[in-house]
Amino acid sequence: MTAFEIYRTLPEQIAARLQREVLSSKLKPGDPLREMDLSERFGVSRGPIREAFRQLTQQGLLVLEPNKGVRVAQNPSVEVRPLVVQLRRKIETFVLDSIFDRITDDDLAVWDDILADIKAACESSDVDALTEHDLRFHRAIIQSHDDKDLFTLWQPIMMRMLMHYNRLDDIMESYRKHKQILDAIHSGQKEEAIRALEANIQ
Amino acid sequence: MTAFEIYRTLPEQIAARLQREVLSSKLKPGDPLREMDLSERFGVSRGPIREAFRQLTQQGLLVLEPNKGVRVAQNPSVEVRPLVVQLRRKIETFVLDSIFDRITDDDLAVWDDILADIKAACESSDVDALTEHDLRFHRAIIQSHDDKDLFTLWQPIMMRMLMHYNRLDDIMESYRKHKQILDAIHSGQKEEAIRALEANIQ
DNA sequence: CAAGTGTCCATTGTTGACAATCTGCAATTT
DNA sequence: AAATTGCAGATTGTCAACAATGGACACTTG
Repeated sequence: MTAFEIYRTLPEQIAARLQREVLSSKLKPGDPLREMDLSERFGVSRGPIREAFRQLTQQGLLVLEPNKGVRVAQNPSVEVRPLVVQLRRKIETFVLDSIFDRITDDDLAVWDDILADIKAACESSDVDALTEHDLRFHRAIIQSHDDKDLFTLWQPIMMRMLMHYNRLDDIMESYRKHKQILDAIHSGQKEEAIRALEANIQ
Repeated sequence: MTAFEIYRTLPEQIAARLQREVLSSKLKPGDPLREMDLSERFGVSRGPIREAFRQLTQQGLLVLEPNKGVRVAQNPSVEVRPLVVQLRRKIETFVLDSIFDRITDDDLAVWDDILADIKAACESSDVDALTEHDLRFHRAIIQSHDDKDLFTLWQPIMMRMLMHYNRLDDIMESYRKHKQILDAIHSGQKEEAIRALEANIQ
């Protein structure tokens, strides 16, 4: 493993690496992942690899078949896609509405920082970086809710959406939409913030 | 392991047993589960136990803390409970609406059988059996959709609801409500079936 | 006495060896 | 030739031993 020791456990580090590769389509739907390949690549035994697989399966990025190993999950079908969008909207707007009056300056500072990263990614047309910081942005909001269990409900839904994040006509639009959310929060406009958040999720 | 060999793998059998104990409140929120205790109890090594923990964590019944093991998850807070209800309604009504015109006689036969089990559980006031067959009923509907991925999205939400299934004033009401759903489906009344399904989820 | 430090023990994390299972292909049978 | 069986290799499943971690408690230290 290299220098990025932000994650505590070995499996978390491995899962984070693999998550990036799935979300950046370096690993494509249907691709099989072999335990031994990865254990050699990361220099660990198969145990931590299996644990990483478990985490990614929970997120919905991998699919496990007994005695056959894991594969990268298929993109959600066009039929269920609108449902996924609605579910994510419902959770995120619920959270924003719920925490709005308790948002601290520290929260906003963090979110502003992430927005800056989103801006930088948009300006350099770095789609992978945009995906990563988009995820960070919304995760930060979800995790600011007291009920940490909400995150585990939200995560697999979010992942379903990020997996088909290919189509992006105007990449700067992502920055603008996130900025609208934070602007509304900064000025205390709850309804406007929720409206902007809903508009961002599609 | 005893005679119930319906599940293919060892971890699945163990996970099914533990799932029952959590849903029947034999294991209570916050209770720790020790790998070695269970490996002795089931006569296997810790490997399959860990895999069972992974599955139950994915379902939201257990919570994993690194280096500290797993505990039975807390019930959803009163604040998020309405959200969970809405999410489950959205998914299940989506599925029912989506599959309605493709429901086969075989599907209905299975659902009728489960309804009979629900009736029996209600008549004998067996709350644990009711929980089990309630879960079977709704799972059968979800899994009749082509997109099998919907199930993995729905399952953790359903589990959150089943975990605080204690309060049940009139136990026969559960049977009646499920019967209304199937009656409407039998007579081809889509809107009525969806309405009955929504009324059942609360 | 309060705060910090060290040690021990219970528990999880990791590893490598071995067993069980699946897949593809070749040999056999009809 | 088509279907079936048997085998071999690849892959996952299981196990037991060992390492690392965290919590509790006694001990020191100011």
